[in-house]
Amino acid sequence: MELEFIPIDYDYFDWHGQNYVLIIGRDEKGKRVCVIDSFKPFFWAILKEGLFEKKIENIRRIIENLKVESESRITKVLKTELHDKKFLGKPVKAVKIFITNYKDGHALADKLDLPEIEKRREYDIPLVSRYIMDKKVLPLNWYKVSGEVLNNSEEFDGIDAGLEVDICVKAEKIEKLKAEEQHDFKPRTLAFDIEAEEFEIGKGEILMISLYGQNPHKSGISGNSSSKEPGVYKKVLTWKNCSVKQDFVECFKNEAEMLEKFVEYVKQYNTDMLVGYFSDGFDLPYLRARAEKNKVKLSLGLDGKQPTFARGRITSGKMLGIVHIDLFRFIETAYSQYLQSETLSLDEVAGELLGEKKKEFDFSKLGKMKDKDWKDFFAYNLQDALLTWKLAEKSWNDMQEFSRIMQEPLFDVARDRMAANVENYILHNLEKFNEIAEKRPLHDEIEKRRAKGKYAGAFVLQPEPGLYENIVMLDFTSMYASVTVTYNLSLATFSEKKEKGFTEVDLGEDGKAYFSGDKGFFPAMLEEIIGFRKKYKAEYKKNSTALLKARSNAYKLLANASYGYQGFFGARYYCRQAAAATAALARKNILEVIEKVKKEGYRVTYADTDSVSFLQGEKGKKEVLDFLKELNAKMPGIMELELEDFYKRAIFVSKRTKQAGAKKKYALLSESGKVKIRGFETVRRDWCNLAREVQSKVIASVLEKGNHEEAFDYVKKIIQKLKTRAIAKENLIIRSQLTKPISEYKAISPHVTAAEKMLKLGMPVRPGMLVEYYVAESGEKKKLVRERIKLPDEEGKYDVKYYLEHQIIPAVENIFEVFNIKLLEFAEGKKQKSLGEF
DNA sequence: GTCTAGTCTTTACC
DNA sequence: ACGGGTAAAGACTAGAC
Repeated sequence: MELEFIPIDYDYFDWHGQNYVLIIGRDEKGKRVCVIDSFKPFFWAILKEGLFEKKIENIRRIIENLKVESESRITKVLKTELHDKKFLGKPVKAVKIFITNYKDGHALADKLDLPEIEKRREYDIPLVSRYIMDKKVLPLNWYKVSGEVLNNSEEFDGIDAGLEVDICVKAEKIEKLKAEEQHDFKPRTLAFDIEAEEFEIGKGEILMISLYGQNPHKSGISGNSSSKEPGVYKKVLTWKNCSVKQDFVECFKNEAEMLEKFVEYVKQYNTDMLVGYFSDGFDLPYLRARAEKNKVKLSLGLDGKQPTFARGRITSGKMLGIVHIDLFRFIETAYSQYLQSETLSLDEVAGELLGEKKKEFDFSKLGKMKDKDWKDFFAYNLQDALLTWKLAEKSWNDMQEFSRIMQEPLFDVARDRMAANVENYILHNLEKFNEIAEKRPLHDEIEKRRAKGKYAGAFVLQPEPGLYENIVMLDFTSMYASVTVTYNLSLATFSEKKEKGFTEVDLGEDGKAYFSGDKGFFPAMLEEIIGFRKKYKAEYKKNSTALLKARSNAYKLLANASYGYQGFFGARYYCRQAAAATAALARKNILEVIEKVKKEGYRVTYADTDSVSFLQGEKGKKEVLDFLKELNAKMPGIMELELEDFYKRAIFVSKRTKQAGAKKKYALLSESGKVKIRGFETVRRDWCNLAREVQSKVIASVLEKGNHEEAFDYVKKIIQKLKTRAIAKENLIIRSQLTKPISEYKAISPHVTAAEKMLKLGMPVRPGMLVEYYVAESGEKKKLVRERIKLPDEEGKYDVKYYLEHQIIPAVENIFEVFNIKLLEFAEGKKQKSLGEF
């Protein structure tokens, strides 16, 4: 039997004490395929230097006789091999130890305490990752598989009979198809969303479940495929109200029946990817909890098993063969840095990425719903599934490219953070360097690393407050990554002592560090990543496909995360000195550029980390660009400075408390008339909308007119409006995130008090949510802000004085100060009327 | 009780 | 626990008077 096959989901099982990998995927006709592949797990024993051959043979014999016994199995060493490998760039002799069962790898490694063994490694690599590295059966790539079709065979105890797949093959040979033979692949994606009575998992009943999908091949789907929307699969399952007739609503006798149907429909849709939004933390665990309560088996896996929930910061719901994706988690790591949205709620993210919002529904009437309300509720629920489905469609290329580049299964890559992505990329590419992988740090090691505290980071230049004209902004492309590559900074190339051919880097308080002149595997990989990024960015320019964009972006994110990775305490290749050296050399380079810019006769206005801005002065654009070329000609290694843009005007303000200019707060007016605001309250979500809007209008006016007059008149009008209470309360709501459980706060700030109030009213309160409140007037003398706050729905008058003195004036006074309008003197009433008195 | 320096907290920039 | 450091700013808090 021979077939073409694309791996989507991976798992493994034991048979007769040995491990087999089970891959679920599709063939070229879209049939669901299971491929079973044998796999011999192994780990490494790195030997001490200078051992004689005989001694090594001796050690191998000892290793080969090792075994671990447990209740269910005996795990033995199958065989050993002696290899010349590298560990952290240095040549080593290492014994490759093949074992019968992966699960006992750690226990076996622990038993290996021979004095001749320097280190034991790679016993901590997950089996599926190990399999992918070793056999190169990469996710979401097409393969030709030949082997024996299993038909309820005794082998593997008839595992194929229990799997809901079209065909199950025991692989003999798996060969990757050539690039030109690779097919396109689109998964059958089904989005789901639930509505429940209570917020707490499993506490209330599940009222309804919505499903939305669109058949990528437009055939073979039953269900609600109407002629108006061919291939569309949309349903709302409920048991709460059966009198409302809507074509997509199906009503059941009870919650249990609804849950059973949900499972049936997921199977009926022939789902590859079951997608939710927050579904790791809410929908899926809720479904499981209610299924348990109703004694229904939530048998979503192709093996008929219920989803399992792995422990972790957030539990991840997983089942065999149907990849559960919590889109929120992927969007958080892959998209959030590009999004303007202030929260990553489905409503905001869909609004920004799709231009579509959630439907409105008033949850306060949940207890007293009429038929019309139920109808709205069903539509609301369906819309959530629809938005989730559309977001999944939009993210597919990115998820696919992440999976292909990191060479990790979709399920993992959709949840991994960037540090894990960097690490997976390294692990899957170590073989090219003949490297044995470093181990994952254990708890004690992590504590040690964290105890080291911070090292010096970026340089930020203090600007001179003022309004400037004709500004140039230059920045380094992927600065930290190119510093890492240029200076060869990594764990394997680092030395504490000066060695021949090593470069010295001054880390200031952290002393000195030295880095080898021989290229290390980490900088080498990073250079390759930067190269791929350039290549695919250029290809995208010629041929703008979503796939090329996703590919180029994935490499960009990888490159940008590499610096953070080396400084991250949980990294296998953690190297504080390499990270500190990266920051130090970045500082050195930007300071050198600043000096050169000054020497050329320009006035430098600002610099932060990898960028520098200066006044064009009398010089033309061509002169500036020629100067840039000159700077680049002398730039070390792969470092490159590029023109960010020319700007018409810029404003820098002073800090609130001191005279000095504020860093990380400025605004620019581009030549096309666009205003770019950085750091100001306008871009901070914890200021009320009125203050933000007033400030942004003042900034825009000042930048466009070049003076403060119009802006000043505008602010006077707003203050008047506020004093006469002509401003709606909605514009005065302050939002702040609850970052931890209420009990953990040392300082009780207004937003904590607001959260306490919400809790008392029975509203859902949990870490991560945005708390809303406003500051109200109170008859009594209450000094603290937190004593005066009210929830948005609470009756009350807003405190005009507070909003004037703590929101509006602070937001604009530093801007007017640039024009020598000193609001502080006004406020004291010494010279003129204060803004507050208008 | 009032003032102030320091701490806690959130959110931004790169 | 699931990149990093730098920075501004408000509100609370503790200690001095």
